[in-house]
Amino acid sequence: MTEHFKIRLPDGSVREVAPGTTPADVAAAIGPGLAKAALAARVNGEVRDLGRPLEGDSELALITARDEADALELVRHDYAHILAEAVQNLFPGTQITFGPATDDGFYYDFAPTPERGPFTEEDLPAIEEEMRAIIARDEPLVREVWTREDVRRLFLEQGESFKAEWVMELPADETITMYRSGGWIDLCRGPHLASTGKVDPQAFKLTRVSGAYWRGDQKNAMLSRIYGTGWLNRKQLETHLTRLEEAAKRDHRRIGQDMDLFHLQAEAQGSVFWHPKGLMLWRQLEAYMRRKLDSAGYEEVKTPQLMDARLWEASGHWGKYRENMFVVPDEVPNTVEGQPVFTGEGDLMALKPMNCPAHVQIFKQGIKSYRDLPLRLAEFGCCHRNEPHGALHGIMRVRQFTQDDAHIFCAAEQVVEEVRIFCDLLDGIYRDLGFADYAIKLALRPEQRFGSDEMWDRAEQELRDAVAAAGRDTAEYGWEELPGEGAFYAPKLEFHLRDAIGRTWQVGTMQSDTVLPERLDATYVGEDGQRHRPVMLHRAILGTFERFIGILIEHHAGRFPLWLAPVQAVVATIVSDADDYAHEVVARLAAAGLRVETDLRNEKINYKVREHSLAKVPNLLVVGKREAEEGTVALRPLGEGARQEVLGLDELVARLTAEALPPDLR
RNA sequence: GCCGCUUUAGCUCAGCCGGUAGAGCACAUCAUUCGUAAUGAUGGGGUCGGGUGUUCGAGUCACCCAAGCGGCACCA
Repeated sequence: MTEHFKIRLPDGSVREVAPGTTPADVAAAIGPGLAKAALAARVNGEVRDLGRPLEGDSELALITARDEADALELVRHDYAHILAEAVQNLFPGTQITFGPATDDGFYYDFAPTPERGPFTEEDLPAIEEEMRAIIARDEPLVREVWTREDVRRLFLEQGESFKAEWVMELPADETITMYRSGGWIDLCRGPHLASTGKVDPQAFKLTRVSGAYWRGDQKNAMLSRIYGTGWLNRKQLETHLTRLEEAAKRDHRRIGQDMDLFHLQAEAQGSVFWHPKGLMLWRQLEAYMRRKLDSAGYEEVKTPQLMDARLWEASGHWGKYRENMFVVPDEVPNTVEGQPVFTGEGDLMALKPMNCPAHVQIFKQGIKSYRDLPLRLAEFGCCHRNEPHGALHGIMRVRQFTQDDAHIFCAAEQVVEEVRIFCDLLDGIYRDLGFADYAIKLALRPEQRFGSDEMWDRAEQELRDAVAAAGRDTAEYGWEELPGEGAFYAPKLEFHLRDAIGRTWQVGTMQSDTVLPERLDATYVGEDGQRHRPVMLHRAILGTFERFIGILIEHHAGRFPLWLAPVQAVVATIVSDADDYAHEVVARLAAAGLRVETDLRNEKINYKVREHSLAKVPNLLVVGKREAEEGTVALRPLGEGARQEVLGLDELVARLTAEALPPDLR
């Protein structure tokens, strides 16, 4: 009697099947509906092809479109495969490399022939068409097990040097699989759907092209990457494309211009010109942060913009970041015939790229006692970094920025408690600012680093302990550890905000550092009368004002909470007879500390409502003949079809001042 | 820094095969005083990102440079 395998299904039932049976066979045995709907199989927890025979007793679950996460991953991987096949059909000689699924689709990296050059967006429609042709042909995707040498030989014959290189580096114990569809073959771990016709030809779109380095290393060749977005059906694709359009409307650069908050220009690339309204937002945010830091026991300082290069050599930044620092000679020119002559010589100074060494200088003034610790020095520190051109992005990634920086100098045994307190402070601030949803990650020691392994062991463990003490090392906070991602002198906690449309932004940080106190020779006198090294905790909550304001703009789509709004209300008249009364209303509100403007223009009220709505003014205060006579105001809050309320002046002032109170003062 | 694309009025954009520039909004002036998302008329405004070249002639073609955008790499 032939040996049968026992297959346990998710409903608990068990089937006996002959060797050679595939998940597709099992699906067909259960019913034609399932056979049709099945995309792949989960066998003992591993996602596999439907057509790959079961190898023994197994737990089997069939994956359908209902298992959305698994299904999307499979479908996107298939789209990438089809993309590669399409490109090679259209552009013979193009080499293939990698093509994974992404969060919203897929990409594939190609090495085009030198004559052809990188792909451009103009190529995309033809490639999409070819992809649809491959889907229409419904070519079976067949898994084959190969030997490493055979794969290498085949790829070398075909001129696929990248794939030939890669296959030799796969782990020795890994089964080497190739997937064949029609006449096309690719080295791929799989799994794939049964055939190219299983994906929806109307549910993907090639979106853009870009360069990408082979294996992510800029020392390697630049490949040509084609991105696509891919979904289970057309409706999902359309929903996604709409979401992208909505996100584009929130773009901080666009809103920044529309709302007259700031601008950027070529003469100061990477530095922001803050307009009055944008700076008002900044001032509110800064005042809020200052109050929070004051009450959390921080002391604010201000340190020099330019410091001698020797200080940066001592700190270690010169060696590692010299090329990203703005360096200026401290030069007194010679005078020749009454004209100054600069030779470019003189002591080198550098614009500070960070505040830490300066704060250490303050710490080092006088002799510090253990009684002075923890010493929390805060600075809204303006720093400059000469970021690569390609890194700049609106006001989110700039060359001049202001951090909400602080350094906590403390004894080693105070670290865990200080970090825990910080976690609570940061939590309250994020909630106040409308970001209740954020994640915490621990970035561990990088390959290139200062300090001993014992120091790193301890510093990493203390950060873990502190987050645990704060009760935030949980799935709710997306807690995870990121090997190799730490700074060169310290491990760091990273705090990632999730915004209104689901994007995440790393803003807050907490780094536990013993390297810099050592290098810059910071000490305090302990209870025992001996000198000790303090630990230096580098921390920021907003990160930088520039980036954080950019995030706020996109999070709120420009409709800021009242306490942050640059203009909190506009008094708009209906007839010019109400002008005097409008001035009276503005005077009352301004006296109460509200930021109010008037609109007395000879325009219809419809026009004014539209204009101030588009300008995202939170409150429109309409006054006509009636209000002027009765001493009232028609309050129209921002919003489509917003209801309006007629209020007396006193009530209006009370209402708006209460609403405009910053969250920490409520 | 690398790959691709883009750069025309304050803003958003049109401008074909090379023949010396156009719209909407905004702005100014005038009329209109009109109760909740655009009142009408008139007018001003551009050495087409910078440079070099090809050409009888360049916004348009070629090359170089710069900035911006989308990625890659980087992010103390």
